[in-house]
Amino acid sequence: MGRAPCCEKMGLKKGPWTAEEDQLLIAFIRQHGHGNWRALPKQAGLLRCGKSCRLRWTNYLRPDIKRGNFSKEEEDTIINLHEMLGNRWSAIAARLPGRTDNEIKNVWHTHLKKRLKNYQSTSNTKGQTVTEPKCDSNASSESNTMNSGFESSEYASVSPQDSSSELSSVTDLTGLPNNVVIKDESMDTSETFPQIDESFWSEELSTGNSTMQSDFAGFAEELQFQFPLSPSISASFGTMEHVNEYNFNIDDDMGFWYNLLIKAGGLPELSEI
DNA sequence: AACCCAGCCAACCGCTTTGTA
DNA sequence: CTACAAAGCGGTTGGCTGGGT
Repeated sequence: MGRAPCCEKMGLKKGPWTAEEDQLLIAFIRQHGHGNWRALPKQAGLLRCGKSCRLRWTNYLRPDIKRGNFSKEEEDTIINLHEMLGNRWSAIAARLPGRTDNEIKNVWHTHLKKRLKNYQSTSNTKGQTVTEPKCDSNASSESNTMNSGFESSEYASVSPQDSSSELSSVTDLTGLPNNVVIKDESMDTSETFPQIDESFWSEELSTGNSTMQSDFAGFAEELQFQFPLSPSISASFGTMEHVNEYNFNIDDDMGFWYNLLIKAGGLPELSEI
């Protein structure tokens, strides 16, 4: 399988983009879209490779990109999502409208990792047991395999073991309510599902923004899990189905919500199935 | 004023995944 | 099913900038 030849072609420009190049790219995409990145530079009159154009567009020129500093809320969201998803920057970026994976990655390495470290060292001095989250380059999806047998799929990187055992140390930071019980890895597989703590839902979801709620509704709809939800909360989402069957062919978003549910103690962990 | 250094971030590199003939 | 091209993605690099000496 040959790799796509890229910028090694003679005569193609590298390095920082000029304003003129930006204008050419913007004008071309506005007029023709970007169906084929490879053909685009030639058609647009740019001496760049398609890859470079795509990167410039997606990371900088796209009209829906939000520039400027990250808000506290955005930073907290990144920390939470990173706890669940690891270094899957595109998956994290998908939940932060207007932010790019590159930008989030940079912010993580330059600010948030440090902030988390500071927080943890503070916690340590208070006698709490704190573990470094998988936040450095070693935390690739390959290394995020679960340690209890569910190792072969996409789930590895969003697994509860990835995060939940460590999450307890950053509970305050992630904003999860203190009464959310992080489940132990060695939970009995025959155990019935614990009752969800209502305060978890009311704080995490019911009072969350509409996107969060609709995401959750979609999750519930697709996953079709058996879920001992209280009638009041069930009504607030409307799409809950109490089906005695799990469907684990679920994507990243599902993984996100799945982890949220695990944190609430509402689902057995994947390894238990 | 000149130099050094650390932090930041845009851009690149190369591997993986996806689409298609 | 296979081979290849194209796109996507995450890790890394290197230039710029601002603060400190």
